[in-house]
Amino acid sequence: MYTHWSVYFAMTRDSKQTKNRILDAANQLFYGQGIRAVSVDAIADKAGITKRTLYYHFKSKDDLITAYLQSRDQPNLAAFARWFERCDGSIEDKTQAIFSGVARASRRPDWQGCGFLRTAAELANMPGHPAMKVGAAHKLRFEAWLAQHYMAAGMSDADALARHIVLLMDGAFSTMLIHRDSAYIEAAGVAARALVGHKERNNTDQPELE
Amino acid sequence: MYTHWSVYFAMTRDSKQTKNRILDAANQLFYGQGIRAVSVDAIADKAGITKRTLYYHFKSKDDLITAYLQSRDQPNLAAFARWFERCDGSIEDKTQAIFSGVARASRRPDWQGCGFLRTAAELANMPGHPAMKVGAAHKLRFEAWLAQHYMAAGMSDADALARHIVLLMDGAFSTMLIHRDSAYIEAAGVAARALVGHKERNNTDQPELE
DNA sequence: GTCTATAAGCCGATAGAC
DNA sequence: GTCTATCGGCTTATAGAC
Repeated sequence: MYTHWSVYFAMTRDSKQTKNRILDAANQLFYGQGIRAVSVDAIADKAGITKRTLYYHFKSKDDLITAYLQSRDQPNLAAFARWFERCDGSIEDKTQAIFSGVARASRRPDWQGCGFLRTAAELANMPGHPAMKVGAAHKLRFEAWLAQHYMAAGMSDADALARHIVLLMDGAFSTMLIHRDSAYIEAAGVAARALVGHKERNNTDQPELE
Repeated sequence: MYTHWSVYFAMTRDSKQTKNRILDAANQLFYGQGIRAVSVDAIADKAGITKRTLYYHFKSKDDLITAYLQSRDQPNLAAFARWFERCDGSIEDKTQAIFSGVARASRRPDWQGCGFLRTAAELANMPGHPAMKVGAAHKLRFEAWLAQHYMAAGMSDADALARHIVLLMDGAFSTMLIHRDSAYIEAAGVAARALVGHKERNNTDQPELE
């Protein structure tokens, strides 16, 4: 009995560690080079295991791609939330702060844009791919999170505004990738601030001050 | 002499036709499936020639990718200009009309987003790739074309405004690809209209009327 | 759960004939 | 300028031993 438990526990713990090592390797390689440029062999090598073990934990490369995006959902949303909340200012300031946070991150040498958007670009002809659904769900969560904050700030059209901000953010990710100039991300932040301010002015009855 | 000219002319004409057939095939396949998902064999097959002939006309796959994007530069800009000019209305209307044009195009079943952005996503870890430079130049031309029109309309900050519109357009391309819902492109058009109108109101001394 | 070994085929690119 | 044929290497995925 005791040995059974012990062995079982050791096995599941090791299994989890191995699975996480594979996922870590997939993260670095898929994000760094793109999903089609990276082979299953390369991921197994980086994880320090054999391909056979990888296929024990993930039933296919597509399955691994999906798990890779799934693992990025919460960390990415948390980063947005952190930049938003750490800025103490108006709702315009907080919105712009998210863009400044992305701009700062984009200057790191290993930054390669948004993994969700880049994967969607590679899987464009497979709209039903499970990884595509994970990506869409992630972007929807970001949009809903923004809408909730604009709603809480008492703004009308919070849903429409949130969607506009998401469009600017995804534009910032894409445009930065092609120009490699973080000024584009800061410009998107300025545009986002203008859109939020525009709504806010429509809402309150204050005169235009600029 | 006569035969020399005749043979030379026939050869160059055939060569041009072959090269165009290869480029047409590359366009359809690269745009439809992505540059890494498409093999040189597949392009040669679709063009109805052998791989050896393809390599006579293009020195490498990277060369062919670059030529593919180069061939999309003018047609894409022409489509934007057409949508802009065919709309007779205010500068806000004309700006929004570009987004409506893209939204309409996006509903075609073979639409797969912006080839420049998708290629940039696939080549993210090769910023110096010649195709990347072609993509950046294309996006800059679009931005400059917009700025010129906003300038002509007598708007201050025409350059900044043009950049904001490009960011919304690239966001529309990317977001549509992940959600497959053209409402996102129309929403980007609404945001673009708001940004243009905002600048315009700052420019003239008219009161806010909405 | 992890290993070695291999299937079966596709990849970009090239050699040499005509 | 276009062909047939092929190089060496890499691709996803699986068989069977321990």
